[in-house]
Amino acid sequence: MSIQAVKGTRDFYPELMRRRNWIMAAWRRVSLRNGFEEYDAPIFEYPDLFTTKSGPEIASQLFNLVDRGGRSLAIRPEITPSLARMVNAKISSLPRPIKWFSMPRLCRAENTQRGRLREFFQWNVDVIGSDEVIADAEGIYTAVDFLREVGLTPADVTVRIGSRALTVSALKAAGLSDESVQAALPVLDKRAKVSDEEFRRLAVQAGMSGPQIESVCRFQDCDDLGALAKAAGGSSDGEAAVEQLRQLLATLRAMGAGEYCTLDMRIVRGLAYYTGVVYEVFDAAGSMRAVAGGGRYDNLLEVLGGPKVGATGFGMGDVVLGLLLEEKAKFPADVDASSVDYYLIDAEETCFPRVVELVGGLRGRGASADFSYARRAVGKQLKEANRRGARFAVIVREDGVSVKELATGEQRDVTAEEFLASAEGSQGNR
RNA sequence: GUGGCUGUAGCUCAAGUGGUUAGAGCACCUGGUUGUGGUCCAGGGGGUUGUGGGUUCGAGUCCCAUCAGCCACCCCA
Repeated sequence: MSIQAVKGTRDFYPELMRRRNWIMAAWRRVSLRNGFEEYDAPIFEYPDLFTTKSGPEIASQLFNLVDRGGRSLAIRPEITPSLARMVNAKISSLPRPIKWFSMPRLCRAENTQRGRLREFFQWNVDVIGSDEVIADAEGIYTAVDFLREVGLTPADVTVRIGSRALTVSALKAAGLSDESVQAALPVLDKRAKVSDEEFRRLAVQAGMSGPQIESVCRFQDCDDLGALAKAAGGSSDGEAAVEQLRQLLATLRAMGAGEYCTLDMRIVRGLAYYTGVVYEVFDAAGSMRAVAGGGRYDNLLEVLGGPKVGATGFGMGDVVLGLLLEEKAKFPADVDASSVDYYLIDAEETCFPRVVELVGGLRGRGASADFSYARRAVGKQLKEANRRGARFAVIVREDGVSVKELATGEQRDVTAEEFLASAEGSQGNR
């Protein structure tokens, strides 16, 4: 083969596709039962939509194209701006809170690494139009609900919850100016990801003094709400942020998600537009990239030309999640095997027309049915049935059929009419 | 975008310091065990050694470029 797949992309052969479908089915199932409605947006947008939200440096990570009219377009690297655009366009007629989810295919022209590709899927869950902590709680709960759904336990993953608002209060209490605060936030986000020396170097570069660094580190290492309020300097903003976290954690405990969640002020998130509660989901070993991340972004809709409306949500990519599920062996065993309800076998070549007829009948009833294209010995056809992952092999004779359950070897003889009347699909696709 | 490591059949790997038609297991296909499967046996297809140049009498083995993967930076929507 002379042309290979593009850097950072995946070919979804049936085996991999089954895993993708399994993940996405769980995303959708969990979203719906948490009261979220599905939406989608175009796969390309005008580049301004993305650069307005996240700044011009994002442009270097965009896949750009030019249409025949000379318009420059960009393939979406995220869906939140599209969501904001869609919601802004109908903001006055949409009942609030707006609880929407999506599972978009996204592209980013980044360098690839383990857990990081150029094309991937990302589950996005957002609540728009509420300033209440309950909205943040629902986002986090939905993420936890999914983790539990796919068999990941608190021993496997942790939701680390921080607060931008509280962190800002702590920085101000330490005496940082408004500009320094903005410069310091991304540095604090790095604290858990770089060495101590490197962190201090960056912090000084961001304009922090030695005592300020000490003070902020003490704040970040604190995991007690009462102590945090003190560490944040006792300002009214700080008190309010602490109270929000208190409510959030209480709500999560009440909903039954408490065991997955832990307070962690080292979670700051890199992006500038987060305003309140922020959180990331990590594997317990901490050896991977974040599985999911999100938080409150109350200014985004306004930045994109809409009213000031509170919003909160998270994104979960399929790549790191897939690695984690693989590592923890959480994919079900049958995700590896293709399967079919019935595999039809002709006992004699002259029975083949009846095989085709029955296959049609079964498929018409919503059962999945397959058969061999080659006319060959029953033994060979059974071998094919086995390989195909059939639940039942159906040997078709002139005078009736033998229905054999492959797992048990049990076999019973019935007429073709009886068989067809009792046949049922396991897929429930009818 | 920068730097390092790697690149042999679909997969996992072999092929002493360059030397004859690049091998094996698994997978796949065919046949047999004379018409009921998962075992076993036999046979078969499949590689211009990621790609393109170069050095050499001769390169999978050396050199350069390029592409891809992995790792570290950057970034992490």
